[in-house]
Amino acid sequence: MKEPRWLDELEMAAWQGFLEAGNRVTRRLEQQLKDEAGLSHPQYEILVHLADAPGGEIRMTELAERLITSKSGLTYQVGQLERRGLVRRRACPTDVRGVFAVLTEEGRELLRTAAPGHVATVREALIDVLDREELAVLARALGEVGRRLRD
Amino acid sequence: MKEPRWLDELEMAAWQGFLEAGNRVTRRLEQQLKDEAGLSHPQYEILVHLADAPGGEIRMTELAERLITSKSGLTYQVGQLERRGLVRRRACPTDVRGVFAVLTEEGRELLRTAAPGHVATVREALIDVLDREELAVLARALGEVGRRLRD
DNA sequence: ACGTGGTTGTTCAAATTCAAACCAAGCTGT
DNA sequence: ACAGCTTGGTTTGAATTTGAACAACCACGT
Repeated sequence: MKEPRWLDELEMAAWQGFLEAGNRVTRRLEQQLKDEAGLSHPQYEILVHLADAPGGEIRMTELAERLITSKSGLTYQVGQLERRGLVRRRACPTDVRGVFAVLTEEGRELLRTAAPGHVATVREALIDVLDREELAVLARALGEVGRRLRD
Repeated sequence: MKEPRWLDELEMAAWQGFLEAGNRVTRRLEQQLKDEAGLSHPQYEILVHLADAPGGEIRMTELAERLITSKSGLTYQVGQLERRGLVRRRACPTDVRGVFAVLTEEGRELLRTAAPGHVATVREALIDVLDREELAVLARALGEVGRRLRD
């Protein structure tokens, strides 16, 4: 067993910062969304992605990939949102197996009311803590990290 | 309802990068640890923290805080590790209520064998993707983000 | 000593997550 | 047309997570 290259002090600090920041920001967000909009973060993300998509609809598999979640997990969450009338399912015309998740008017409306508080929290927890320079590095570096892990 | 300051392009890129990188890295790590060591990431983290602590033991509540998890979640995971003989519980001499989680020799041994693969994956997924400059910014910036959310 | 309030860790129920099995439908080559 | 492989989405069961409720205990002021 070859001795690996351990992390030096800087690398360790970056790694731990990455882990802790990820955990804490996620936690903070989850709590804020639950309190103010009654949504989990995954649910909020579903609504956001649908709202951004043309027609407010995306195929299930495609949506699962964008959300970086399992297909079964998405089935469950879309079910939850459907129960609350925020999303509905629509059969795909060209592929009998296919299913679109569609944002309803109620869903769009809830998103409108939830968004300001969400953005404020994102700013408070992450964005406004950093200066422009740091934001640029984060965007570039973490963008690259994400991109590489996509395949 | 006051119009919030929405995120501009750079801020949005940083935020999305942060989310996607966090998700993907976590996912990659989870998979690697499960495959090579039969541990979940939370479990691995427990072992690491114990190994770092003097005497290889930490009080449950203290450990939960370091891991940024709920107390009940920790109770469960320590139970799992205990079943496998990687950790044991020890009563606290000065406080009857208190419980130490203690790393066993088997736990230390498993950690030794698991660590190299883990570090390699962390490098591959995150550390080695960035240059020193970026690592420094990440460490400082995300360190600050985490610190602020500690309250 | 005594009450009061805060701590400690566990238990509990409910919600969520994932991977694997599954079914139905599409696609490809013969 | 048909066999064999891939895809799309759901179902299923097991594992995990969380917050709330709980029981036992500590510390402190009176």
